[in-house]
Amino acid sequence: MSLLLRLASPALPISHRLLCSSLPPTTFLANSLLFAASSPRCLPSALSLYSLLSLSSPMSSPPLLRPNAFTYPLLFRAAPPTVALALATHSVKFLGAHAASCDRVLGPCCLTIASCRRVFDRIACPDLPAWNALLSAYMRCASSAADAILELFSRMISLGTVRPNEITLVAVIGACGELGALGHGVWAHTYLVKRQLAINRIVTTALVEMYAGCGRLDLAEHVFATASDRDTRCYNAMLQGLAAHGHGRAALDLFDRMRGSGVPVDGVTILSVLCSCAHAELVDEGLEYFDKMEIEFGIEPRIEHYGCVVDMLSRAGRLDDAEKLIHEMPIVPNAAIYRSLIRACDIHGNLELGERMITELRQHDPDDSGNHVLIANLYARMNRWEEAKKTRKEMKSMGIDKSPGSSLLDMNGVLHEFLVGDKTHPASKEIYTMVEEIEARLSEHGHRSSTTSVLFDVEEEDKADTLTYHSERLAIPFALIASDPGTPIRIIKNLRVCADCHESAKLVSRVYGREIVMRDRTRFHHFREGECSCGDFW
DNA sequence: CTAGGGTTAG
Repeated sequence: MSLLLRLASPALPISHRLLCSSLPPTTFLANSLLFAASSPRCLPSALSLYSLLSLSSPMSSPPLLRPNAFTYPLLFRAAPPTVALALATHSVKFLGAHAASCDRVLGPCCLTIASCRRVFDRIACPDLPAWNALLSAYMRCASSAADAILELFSRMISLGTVRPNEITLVAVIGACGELGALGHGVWAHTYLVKRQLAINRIVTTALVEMYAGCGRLDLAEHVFATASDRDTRCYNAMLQGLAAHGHGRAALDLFDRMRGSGVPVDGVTILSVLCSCAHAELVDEGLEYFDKMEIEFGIEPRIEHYGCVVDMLSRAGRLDDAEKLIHEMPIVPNAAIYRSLIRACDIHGNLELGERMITELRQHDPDDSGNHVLIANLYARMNRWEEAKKTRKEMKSMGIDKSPGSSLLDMNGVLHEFLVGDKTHPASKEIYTMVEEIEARLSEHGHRSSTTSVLFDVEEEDKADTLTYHSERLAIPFALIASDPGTPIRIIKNLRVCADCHESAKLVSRVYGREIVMRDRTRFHHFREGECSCGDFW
């Protein structure tokens, strides 16, 4: 059939009708038609076919036709650059995370962000929508593309051919939030106000997310409180911000106000509420919302909701309840659920349960580097050194590598990046001198580095050294040297903070009288006067 | 005279 259609290009309207009438139509069939239509003269036909594809999915249920990895290359054959760019951004939207693997299969013709960029670069004088389409495509990119967005934006400004609007700024603000680049974010906010660009609820959401992501929950709340109108996603962003900062009570209050305001509650809302409860140890409240979410809000619990509740129970030490939920839940548990329970088994010292969960996790996700570290740490905790060593060897032989830890430091709008054991910073020498001074002063206050959390990240002989050189142990000294006394230190980490660095940051905040705001992979830590806002519960 | 935009646990 498909071959027939390829031959049928002169009779395109007929085959088009065939697609509409054939039961059931398939994407494969539609792609075959597109192939016929995608010679340059047939762009209108190709586009109408595409709209048929994209309109019938994924909103309609059941989705009949969904563009797939083969749809877009066919369209590109016919499209001029500006149309191709719009289509390319569509392809990123539809194919999402799959785009990267598609590019490998299909060759460098389209689909990934790289192909959007190639299409964009073919446009001689990009107009505003073209810039916006490209920036938005970067924003949706699975792999972090925040610096690319900021770089493109600064090129756009310096070229001066088009003026950014609020849609452009949404992409820029999103990038600032991801990087934790408070300085740039404030600049973008000021730009919006100065140019009198519309601050609608989409912009509001972006600003709330950016400020929360940069550790300025106060500014996020201010933007949220002064916004003229808010929808579900505005509320969700604010709730998520409160959750990440451990403000569980405030999140529950906001949730109550949301219900009072008539703005609809969705699955993401409930997820944020559950996450708030998990981070603030509000277990009873969390369980109550979880139990009634279906009856009271009409939202069926999904895997994320179960994951959040398992995490909440596990952190709180109710390991048996967490295990019970895993066994009773009507959905197949995923690797993340086992991981949060295993991490809790390590913390709460339930090694027997932890080992059982390791068996489950191994079946689910044998390749993930995080799993191996988790497993090795648990074995180390059990003093089962042979198994721990074996796990580490397995990692090596499988070529699995941990992603290197990094810390970003925002100082007066300038970003400084530090990696583990980094020696590339211009002020490296001063930093390492400071590292030693801090160690000395902390040990006067009774701090002694424990090596448990890094045991299996490094070879035995480097253990004590590497501890000192975790990326935040370089960023903090640099901030102490280079920023004004009394100003808060803001750090964005790519991984979770280890117990020892957490302890050390608490002491630095007291000994040096500095507030430290640290965003880690999962949440925020506000260190002040020797205490952390997470209450050592993370 | 449009295009182009926001939330999601571990």
